[in-house]
Amino acid sequence: MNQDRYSERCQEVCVHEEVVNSVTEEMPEDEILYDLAELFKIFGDTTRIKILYVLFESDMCVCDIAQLLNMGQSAISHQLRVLKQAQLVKFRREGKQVIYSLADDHVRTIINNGMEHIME
Amino acid sequence: MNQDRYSERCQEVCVHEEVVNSVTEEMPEDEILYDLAELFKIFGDTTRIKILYVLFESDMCVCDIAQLLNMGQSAISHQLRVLKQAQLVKFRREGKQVIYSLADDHVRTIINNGMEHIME
DNA sequence: TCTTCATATGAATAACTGTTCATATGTTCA
DNA sequence: TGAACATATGAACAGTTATTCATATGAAGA
Repeated sequence: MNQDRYSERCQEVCVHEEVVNSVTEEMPEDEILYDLAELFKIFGDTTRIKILYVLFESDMCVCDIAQLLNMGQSAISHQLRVLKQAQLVKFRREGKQVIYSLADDHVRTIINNGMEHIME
Repeated sequence: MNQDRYSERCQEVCVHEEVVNSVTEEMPEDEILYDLAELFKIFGDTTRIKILYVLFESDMCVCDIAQLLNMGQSAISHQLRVLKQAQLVKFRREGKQVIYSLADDHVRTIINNGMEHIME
């Protein structure tokens, strides 16, 4: 990953050194860019997007989500865990059921922005 | 995929039928949700996020991007193709080089929103 | 036209991811 | 406490994806 790839690089004719240097300075930390990709990765799955969309409308138990999406309970539960770990959803227990809901409004914002791009 | 999973569903005690029905009506088309996930999937990779971030700062040729990210030219080229197909970047030819740039400002908006969520 | 260089592309491989199946956990109610 | 039910979890499998290697394409200059 961190090996020097000098041999693969193009000649100095191509490399605009000043530009490369100044852009390098402006780049956020690798770790931040990694986290950012991880976040978007979570939105990058149809099932998870659907779950989030469902939760836009109403808090809901695992079972209802599974029925609504016509998928197995286990699949939904696994994905809810992913969403939970990313702090995109939260949950509360109500008797035997676990009710999930959106963690905050960033989720809405992010999804709506994506929607705009698609709809243009 | 579309098989009936009735047997896996929970009892009527759990299924809040009115809620499920009303949410179902509000859901966007499957195809739209699919496209949305596809869009986010593209942002869900560190290399592509880095490329986009680089292009925030300056239009740049493939070779410069590769050097900046310390990666092989081929890897960058492959990812640029993905970004191009998603209409997130565009390109122009300048002599032997191909200069890439951001396609529009939605890219910035989407990434910035993601950044906000991470930074909170 | 021939060479050089920047980029693109196809195939192969390794790593990752989502769903399913089987089963465990934890709550409610009799 | 035991039965019934909603949810969680681990392992396995199938499908997907990013990178690399080798090579092709296409532009520029001699």
